[in-house]
Amino acid sequence: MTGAARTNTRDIARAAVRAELAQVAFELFRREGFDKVTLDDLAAAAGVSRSTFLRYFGTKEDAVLGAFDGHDRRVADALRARPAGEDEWTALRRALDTVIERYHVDPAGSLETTRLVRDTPALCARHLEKQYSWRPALSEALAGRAGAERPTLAQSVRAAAALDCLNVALDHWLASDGHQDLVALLDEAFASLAAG
Amino acid sequence: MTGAARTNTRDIARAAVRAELAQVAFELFRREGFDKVTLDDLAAAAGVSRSTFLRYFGTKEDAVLGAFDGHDRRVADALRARPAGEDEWTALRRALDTVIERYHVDPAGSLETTRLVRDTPALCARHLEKQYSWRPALSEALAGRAGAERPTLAQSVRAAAALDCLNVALDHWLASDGHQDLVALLDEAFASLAAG
DNA sequence: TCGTATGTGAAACTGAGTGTCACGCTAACC
DNA sequence: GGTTAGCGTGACACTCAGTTTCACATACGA
Repeated sequence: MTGAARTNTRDIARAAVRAELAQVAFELFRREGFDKVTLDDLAAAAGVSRSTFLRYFGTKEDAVLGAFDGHDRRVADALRARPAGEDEWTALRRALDTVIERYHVDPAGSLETTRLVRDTPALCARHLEKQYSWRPALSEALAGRAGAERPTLAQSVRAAAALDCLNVALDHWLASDGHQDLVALLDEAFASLAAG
Repeated sequence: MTGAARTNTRDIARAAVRAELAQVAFELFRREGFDKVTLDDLAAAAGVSRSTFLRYFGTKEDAVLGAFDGHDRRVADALRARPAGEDEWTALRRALDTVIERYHVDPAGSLETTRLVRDTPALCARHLEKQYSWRPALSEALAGRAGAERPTLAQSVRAAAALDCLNVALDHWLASDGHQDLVALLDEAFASLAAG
């Protein structure tokens, strides 16, 4: 088991370095603007080589958006954990609490990150792309709940719409500088599409 | 008025060249794969310089996605043209007929383009980004219909959801190799979110 | 006929991302 | 204890997208 344990400590160390690099990058991006900062700047600021930086984050955008990795799995798991009788729209709404949690834990940091992403076209696009890749996992989780193999068209639509609700709610939350209640906004968004 | 007329003929010529370049690019992309083809390849194939190619299309992706330019304005206009009493969800559904039209006019070409876009991550991402930028226009058109200045949260959500319906319907249409009826798929998608 | 607009080509430049190789450290093995 | 294998890192060269600049050429208006 020493092998496994060793690997584990290495992974923990890697995660720590990754978090550190992300932190440094975020500060720099906020101060100078995402586009003004080059990979060389990031590497220099973090005290590593460009190569190393790119090994931790495949792209510049991922230094910011890496925080969202795994959200799809978490939400899909939450979805599967919902009671079987619950209608899909409600189950989706509840599953998104998993994501919202992050905004409760660190509202200020989340606000800044969200603002940086929305204000930077490149980041916004990448985030969109990443979120788009969540949809299959969500639709399939819905299908699984229903005991089906493949998601129906309706399930795919609902999964996509749920993510839109999240985005629109976040937009409004951001526009209010975090003053409005994100949960209330998300509830309102979900209510505006009265899906079965 | 000669000045205006001259400008007009120039614009027409430009549009023709643009269409020609797009055609050449599309063939090359389909044959070799989007990522294998460089800007130099495109320029050489089209018989122009790299500079010129990039003057017609700001990016490589736009050589394919430029066809979708202006869709937001067209759909928003269609939305505003719907009867005032019509509920928003129905109006959105009808406004999307503007987009669907293209798929009726040239089903085979549309199928190939759609497939190329879906199969190429870079194109898919760009398309997503472009479509995302349509949302404000759609929400504002909804707001305008309601006599309001700014769109409500519900209107933003509906606009986004409508585009998702389009995307999901297109996905299923593509998966069926164009055999299923796109209009029926879109209707089904809209029906699965029974919004007011 | 003489500018002047505009479209094009050539070329240099920046910056992101990839691939390769060599070095150094640490941990297992003899 | 010395050796070796594996892994993280840095250095470097490379490809390619996209920007910018400049020169030329053509065509149109004064």
